[in-house]
Amino acid sequence: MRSETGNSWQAIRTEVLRRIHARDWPPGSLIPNEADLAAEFGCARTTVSRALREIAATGLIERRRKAGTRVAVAPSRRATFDIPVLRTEIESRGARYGYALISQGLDVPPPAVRAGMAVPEGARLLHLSALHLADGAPHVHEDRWIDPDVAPGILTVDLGRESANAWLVANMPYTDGSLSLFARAADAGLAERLGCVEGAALFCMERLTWIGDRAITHVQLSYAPGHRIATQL
Amino acid sequence: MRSETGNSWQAIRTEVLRRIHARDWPPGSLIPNEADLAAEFGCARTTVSRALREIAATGLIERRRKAGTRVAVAPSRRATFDIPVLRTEIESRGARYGYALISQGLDVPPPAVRAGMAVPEGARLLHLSALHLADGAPHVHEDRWIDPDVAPGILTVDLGRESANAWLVANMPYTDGSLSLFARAADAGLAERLGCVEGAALFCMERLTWIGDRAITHVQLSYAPGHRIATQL
DNA sequence: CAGTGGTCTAGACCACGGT
DNA sequence: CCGTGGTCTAGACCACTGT
Repeated sequence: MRSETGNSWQAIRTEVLRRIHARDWPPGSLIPNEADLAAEFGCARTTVSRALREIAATGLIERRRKAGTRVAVAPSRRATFDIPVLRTEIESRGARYGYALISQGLDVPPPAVRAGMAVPEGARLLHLSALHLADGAPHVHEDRWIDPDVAPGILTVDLGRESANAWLVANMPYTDGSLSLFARAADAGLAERLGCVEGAALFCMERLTWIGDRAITHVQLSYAPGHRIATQL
Repeated sequence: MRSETGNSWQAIRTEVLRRIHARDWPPGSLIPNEADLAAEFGCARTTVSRALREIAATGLIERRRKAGTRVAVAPSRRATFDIPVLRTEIESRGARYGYALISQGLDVPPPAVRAGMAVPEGARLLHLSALHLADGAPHVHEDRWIDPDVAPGILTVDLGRESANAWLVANMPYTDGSLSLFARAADAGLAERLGCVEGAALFCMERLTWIGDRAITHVQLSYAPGHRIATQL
C-alpha cells in the first residue's frame, strides 16, 4: 500500500492534510507514528517529522511524546499577520507616503501607558503625535510615548524630518514586544486629524516594545475609517 | 574563537538574536553562511539551518540562495494570533458559555457576501444570526451565511442547540480560508443585541472559508465594546 | 518502563540566482 | 559558473510522559 506521494516534506504535508480533510483521520483521532509514516511514504523519519511539525505549527494537529500525534478536535488555528511598516504599506498601494509631526514634548503619561511601560510615577516621557499620509490624505494617526532614558539618542533627532518609528527600528532593535488590536471611537481631536466624523469607529493597534526589562516605546496607531488587515488561514 | 554557546538549535538561535540585537550584525548586513557558523559553533550545518529558519520565520532575517542571509532593514515582523474558539475563549476566562440563536432562514445575501463567496446572483443561502454569551452577557454577535449546496448536512441540524460553527468545524474541515479584522460602528440592531449604545465602536472579525474552490461559509463576528486581541512579538 | 516525538550528526545532492 | 541555502538520508541518542 505504498502511497509514493513523493518524498519531499511538502508532499507529505499535503498528503497528511488531504487525509485529515478527507476524514481518513477524523478530528480527535491518533495518526500513525513517524516511523510508520516514514515506512509508508518510503522516506526518512526526519522528513515526516518536518512535515508534521509544520502542520502542528498551524494548530491542526497536536503532538506529544509518547502520546503520539492527534488531529485537533477544535482546531484553534493560528493566523499570521505581517505587522505593516507604514511607509511600505502605503507605497505598496501606489500612493505617496507622507509624514507630519503634530506635536512633541516631555509629558507625564496617562496611567495606562505608565503602567504598561513600568515607569515611575511622575516620570516624564517624550510624547509625540503625528500623522502618516497616503497621497496627502490622513491614513494613520500615531500617538507615541518614548522613554528617553532608554533611548537617549531620540532627543537629538529632528522628528519633523525623520519619523520616530524609523529612527527606533534602525537604532533600537527591541528584544520583546506585545501588540494588541481593538476598536475605538474617534474623539474630537482624532476626528479632526483623520478627517472623519467624531464618533467614527477606528481600527487601532497598540504596540509596546522592550529592550530587556526596560520599555522603549508605547505607540497607539489609529487608522482612518474603513481600514482592514487581512490574512490567509 | 569558539563560542561554544551550546549545540542545540535553540541555543544557536539565541546567540544569533543576541548578535543582531547587540548590533554585531547590524540591519542590512550579511551574516556568515551556514557552513561557517556551523564550524564556529561546532555543530552540524543542519542545526544552524534550523536556527536560522526559525528566525527567518519571524521576519528578522531574510535568506536567499547564493545571496546569503541578511539582517532585515525594516523588520516587517510577523505576529501570530490564535484564532479564538469562542466557547474556549469565554470559558478560559472563568465565565459560563452561552449560545443563543436569534434568527435563521434562507435569504439572498448582500452583494459583498455574494461576491466574496462567489455564489450565483439570486442564489439563496442559509443565513444565521446568533449571540455568544459570557455568563449570560452578550460577548459576540455572529452573522453567518452558509452555502447549503456545499454543506447540505447543515439543514438537518437543530441550530438552536448546536452552534453552526461547532457543527462546521466538526463536519466540514476547510482547506482554505481568509480572515480580516476591522472596526465598525454598531447599528441599531447590533446595539440592541450586544447591549451597547448605537454607534459604539466594535471590533470585528470576518472569516471566509473554502473547501477546494467552493465557499462554505462567510461569518462576521462583532465583539462587544472593549474587546481586544493581543499577542507577543 | 517503554513508546513516541525531538533533536543532532555527517554527508550528499539539488535548486536557485547573483556574477 | 558556482556559492548559498534547501532538503533528504540513515542512524543515533535523548526527553518526555502515559501506563
